[in-house]
Amino acid sequence: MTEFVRTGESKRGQTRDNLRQHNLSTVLRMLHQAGTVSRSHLTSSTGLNRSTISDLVAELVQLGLVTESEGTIAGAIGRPSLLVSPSDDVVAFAVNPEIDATTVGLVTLSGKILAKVRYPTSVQPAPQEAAEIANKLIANMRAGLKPGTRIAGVGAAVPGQIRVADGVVRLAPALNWVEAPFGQLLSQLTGLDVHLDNDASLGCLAERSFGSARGAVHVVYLFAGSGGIGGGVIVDGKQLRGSAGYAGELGHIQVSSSATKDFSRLPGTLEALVRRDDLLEVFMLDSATDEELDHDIMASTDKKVIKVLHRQIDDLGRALGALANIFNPQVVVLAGFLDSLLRFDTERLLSMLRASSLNAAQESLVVRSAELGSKSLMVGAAELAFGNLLDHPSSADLYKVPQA
Amino acid sequence: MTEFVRTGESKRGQTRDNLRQHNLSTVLRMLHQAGTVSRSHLTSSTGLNRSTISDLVAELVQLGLVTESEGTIAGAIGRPSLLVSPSDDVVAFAVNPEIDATTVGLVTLSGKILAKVRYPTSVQPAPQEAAEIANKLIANMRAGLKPGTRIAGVGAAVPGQIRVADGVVRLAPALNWVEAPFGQLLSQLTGLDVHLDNDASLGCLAERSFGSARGAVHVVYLFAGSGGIGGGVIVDGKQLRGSAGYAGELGHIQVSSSATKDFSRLPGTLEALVRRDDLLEVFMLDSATDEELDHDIMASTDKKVIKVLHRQIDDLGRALGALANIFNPQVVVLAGFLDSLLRFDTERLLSMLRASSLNAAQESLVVRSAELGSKSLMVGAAELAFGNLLDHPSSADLYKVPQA
DNA sequence: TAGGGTTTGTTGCCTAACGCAACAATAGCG
DNA sequence: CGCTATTGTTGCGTTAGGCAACAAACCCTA
Repeated sequence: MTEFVRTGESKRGQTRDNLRQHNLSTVLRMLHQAGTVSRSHLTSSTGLNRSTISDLVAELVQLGLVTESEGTIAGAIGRPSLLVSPSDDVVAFAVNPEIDATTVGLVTLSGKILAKVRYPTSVQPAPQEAAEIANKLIANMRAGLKPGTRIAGVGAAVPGQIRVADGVVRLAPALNWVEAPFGQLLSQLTGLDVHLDNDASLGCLAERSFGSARGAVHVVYLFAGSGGIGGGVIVDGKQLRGSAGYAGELGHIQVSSSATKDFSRLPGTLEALVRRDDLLEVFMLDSATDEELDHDIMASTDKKVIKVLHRQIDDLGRALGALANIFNPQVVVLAGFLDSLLRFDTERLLSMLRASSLNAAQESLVVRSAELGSKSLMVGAAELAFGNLLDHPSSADLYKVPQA
Repeated sequence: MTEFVRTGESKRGQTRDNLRQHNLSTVLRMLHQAGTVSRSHLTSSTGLNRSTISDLVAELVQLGLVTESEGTIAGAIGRPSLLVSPSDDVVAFAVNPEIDATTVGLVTLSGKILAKVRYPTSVQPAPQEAAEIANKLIANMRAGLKPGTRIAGVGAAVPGQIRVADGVVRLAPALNWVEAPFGQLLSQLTGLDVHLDNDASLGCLAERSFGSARGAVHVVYLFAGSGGIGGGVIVDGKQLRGSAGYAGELGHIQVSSSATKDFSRLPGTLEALVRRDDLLEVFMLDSATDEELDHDIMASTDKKVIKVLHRQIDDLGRALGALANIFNPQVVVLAGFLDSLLRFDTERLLSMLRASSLNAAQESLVVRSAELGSKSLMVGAAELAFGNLLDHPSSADLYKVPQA
């Protein structure tokens, strides 16, 4: 009988160092997600002592991760509390290789996107090409950073299955990548720490930190684009990754017993039934941006079109019902054109969800549109890059931009 | 826009008390799961200092939760290390109400079942009746406990959907219970802390701590009995419960596009396709114990029987494939007659699993038979009852059996 | 404009918990 | 029987969080 080895840290004991790191991390995460927070709010929400918060913030200031200011909140009684903000001099790069372009973004610790450049390619870029494009765009942005700026690393959102441990793209159909060591390539070119994850998982992270699932602890996220349907899940506040990082493939769940066409090798899956291409077809379009498609959907009156929309809504509702049974989430977030389906006929979607899930599991369940739109992947990828810093504020070593 | 409130402790800061509790908990959990462990092994596996372990163990001894002994491990060089064992004077009661009986067990902190009594009922017991039966059986066992024994509480494994926060059985079709405050009833009768959870979830916990998923961090568990199919999931070492505790309803996932009969209101679900009753039917049996059914399955040669078995195996394989995509677990554990299906044609099940999941997700996936059999629910329910003690060893107050 | 009430920041001290190092204890081995 | 290796014990040091007293800075009211 094989024994299972725990993943991650096998040493389970906590030392005082861990305690300090945990508290620094807690404070930094709050600032990261909320932007600016008063010191008094930090004390009350952490439950720690005033003097301890003072000490923790001082250390974070010392580390150059946060700044303190004396901004006043009007109308408050008593001595005004100092405001603490994440430093805008701490940044990360976000990378998103796609079928027709590679995009790079520059994101601050507070989640602000300072720059975003999309580099179109005529064909699917090979891993090496995409890494070189990304490196070039990153280099350009790095040249513009002021000396002293610290770089946490690079996060990449890739449409495919990622082995997160070493940043290998196992399979990315949209890019036609197989077993591509994209993380290693990009790390060698940039000299920075590089982390990879599935695009939808990162979209989920972004919505949790800054979007419509802000602060939620149990989240199911579904994103649909031209490449199919991707999913992300947050369980107990943490990303569901599974044993190697492949968890969250929600596009392949079985939905319907009445399989229409067999696009994937698995008939009746969500991805095979709720397809962007099918909608483009009924609208007689060759291609469309998400905005155009959304506009067409919301303005639909043609009966044939509505019939297709209804079928997709029903299938989506069934999938959401199944996911509610499995995860019992607080909130389901829909992104891409799934959001258009939700807004086209919310009641229909919800009633199908209700019909296909257990009563208890749907009780305080909220279904929401994604808020972040096109910012989602940049923010999510940066979230990944900031992960180590947020977990270990005092021991993470960041790259510092030297004097010119 | 509503803000989501974190469940559980809202204070996220860690104090030194938490640190101590965490370390006590870590040590106690190791002992709980492994039985007897040497102090030197504790130091190496926790990463803590010898003197710290000494201190922690001393506190646990002081609390009466563990004992130290000088048993020698032969052949070891150097000074022999002291052995630490969980105390057998710390116990919990396990309760399992079923359609035709209510069972109560007495379980020690080390997972040993000291007693188990099954009380048959002619009809489904009402919640009040079941609570009274359980209380009576518990009272009998309590009378036999030697003075000084400490009782951690009562854990109940219920076949249905449970709101874990207050121990209300929302819906238990097999028992015909709806919105039954079983936890409250049992707590009032026994005067002990009572915790409830879904039976399959607890079976999963048991297999993780003491069975074929021992030590695993990502587990999917499926159990099938006469009442249908139940599921349990462990994510990152912790039970998947979702926002209210209803997560893990895996019996309702969609499996087949060729729905045969519509038993539940949702055609094509795992529960509707992989049915114990269908097997009894082909064996022309009215009822059978799990052992009898298993024997019949393994001895099957009739073509018609094998056809049914194959169909059920295929459907089960598809379900496992879907679950592998969603959770990317290290191990899948099958219990009840699902285990018989696995052993009847392992290769068929595995190849169907492979065909219906992504390559990456199935890579180091192991499918195993459950080990604990009928002990599973008793141990799992006790696990639930010990939960608070294991999490907070020094602040949990246990009931102490008084002098006669 | 002054003073009371309220909240927050600061500072010095206390305490709890873990690490460390030296020493003692106990096994196997030649 | 002595050597080596490992472990338990003990006293001390360090560190991080709590506490309490005081100062600072705001609001409000007279």
